[in-house]
Amino acid sequence: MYSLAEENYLKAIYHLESKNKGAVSTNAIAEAMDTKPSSVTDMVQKLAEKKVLSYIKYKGTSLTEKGKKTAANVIRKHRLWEVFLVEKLNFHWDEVHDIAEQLEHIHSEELISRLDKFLGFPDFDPHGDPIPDKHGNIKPTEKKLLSELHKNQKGVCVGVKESNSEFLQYLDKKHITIGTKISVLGKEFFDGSMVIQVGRDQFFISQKIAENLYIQTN
Amino acid sequence: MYSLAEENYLKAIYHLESKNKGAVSTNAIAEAMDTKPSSVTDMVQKLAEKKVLSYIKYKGTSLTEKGKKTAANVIRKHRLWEVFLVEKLNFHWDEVHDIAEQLEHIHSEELISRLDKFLGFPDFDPHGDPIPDKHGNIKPTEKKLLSELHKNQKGVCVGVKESNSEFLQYLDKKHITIGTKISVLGKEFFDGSMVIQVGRDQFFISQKIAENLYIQTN
DNA sequence: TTTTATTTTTAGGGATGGCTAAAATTTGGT
DNA sequence: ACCAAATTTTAGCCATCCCTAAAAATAAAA
Repeated sequence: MYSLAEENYLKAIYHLESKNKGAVSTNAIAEAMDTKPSSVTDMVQKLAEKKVLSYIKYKGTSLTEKGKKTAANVIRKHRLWEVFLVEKLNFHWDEVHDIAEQLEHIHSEELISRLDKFLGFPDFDPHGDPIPDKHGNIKPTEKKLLSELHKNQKGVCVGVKESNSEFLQYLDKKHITIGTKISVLGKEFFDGSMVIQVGRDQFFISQKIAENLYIQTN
Repeated sequence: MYSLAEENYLKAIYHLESKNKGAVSTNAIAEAMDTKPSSVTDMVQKLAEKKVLSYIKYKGTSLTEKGKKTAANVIRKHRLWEVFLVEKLNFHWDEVHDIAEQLEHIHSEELISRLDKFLGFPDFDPHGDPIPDKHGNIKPTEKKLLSELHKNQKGVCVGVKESNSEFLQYLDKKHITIGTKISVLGKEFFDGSMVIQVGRDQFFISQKIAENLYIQTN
């Protein structure tokens, strides 16, 4: 059983490691956790003793398999609770983070298992981030067409399939460019149309548009 | 904002005070919290400074209005979460206490307000205990007929209305006597019949039985 | 390569919330 | 009223998790 502080460190290190690939620096952890580097050193040494990460003085840390699994489990809980807050309690997707930040530390395997079922075993949280399974595995994601995304999935625009000027002008008008983050808020099975979120704006797009945008879902 | 430890102390003192009426002793708190009297003294002095309880050395403590309201709010959260766990996640009513003990400390007024609505503004938790409203008030309860209880309400048998021997023999067979705790698990509006819990047993009773048992719901 | 800047660790300490042991106070029996 | 027993408080200490200040190691620049 890990303390609240330990879980938060593991989570932060997990995120940093998956973003930058490679050992994570003490300063990077301190910044992410909004704390001081000296505090990080203390905690990292403690966590190394618990075998959830490997730590070499002055060289940074990286999670062990045990640490990754523990961190992924906290993230799983966070994202499942976010789905609950949005889908069941009708919170807006940008209001739920602080509450989920608390709920993610509730200790009960059974609770999460039942919550998962209650929510219909969702694959993505309301921000479009993937929900790890109970073993800490995240479905691998790669470049795909926007039209292939599910509801609640999100990604970054990495290209277009056909690039005629009308299409590019349309993208321009909607402020979609390479690097733009797009979330699928809703999807109509009947015609493949979607409601998407781009920055602060939410709007409807047809299947034709969705089939011509490449998205990196990672 | 109160810490986890502070909230637990307030809750324990609230329960002790409502059971025994009058100032609560240090030892009683220590026993309820499974801690040492010296630790209780420390915390009680801290809470007295925060004006949530009044404390006189060697004489015990009692909650101020502020303290009562804070404690009732924690209890409200605990009981609402219990309803969620039983009604939505299909936990059994005797499995939910430890999880609710954690969930009760999540800080978000908005969350509880929405949870309350999501659950249909329940008046009682799955153990039959009343759920305080957002101002910390609990509906006053008194002696009533078992037939007047709602689903999930509970109470202690304090008497019978008609006492013919067949009825008393029936009660005996079902192990119902003065002081027996009875919970209403289900109620049929059509004929007023109920499913009740008595100790470890759950069984069906007719409206006629329910109309002849006095229950103290407090 | 040597100096300077940055990063990281160590040392020492503070707040919270718990503990044991000993002292103080109250309660109860005679 | 007095002594013994029980209760309660105080004093001093421990673990967790954070901090500042100073020292050590590494990285960058001249």
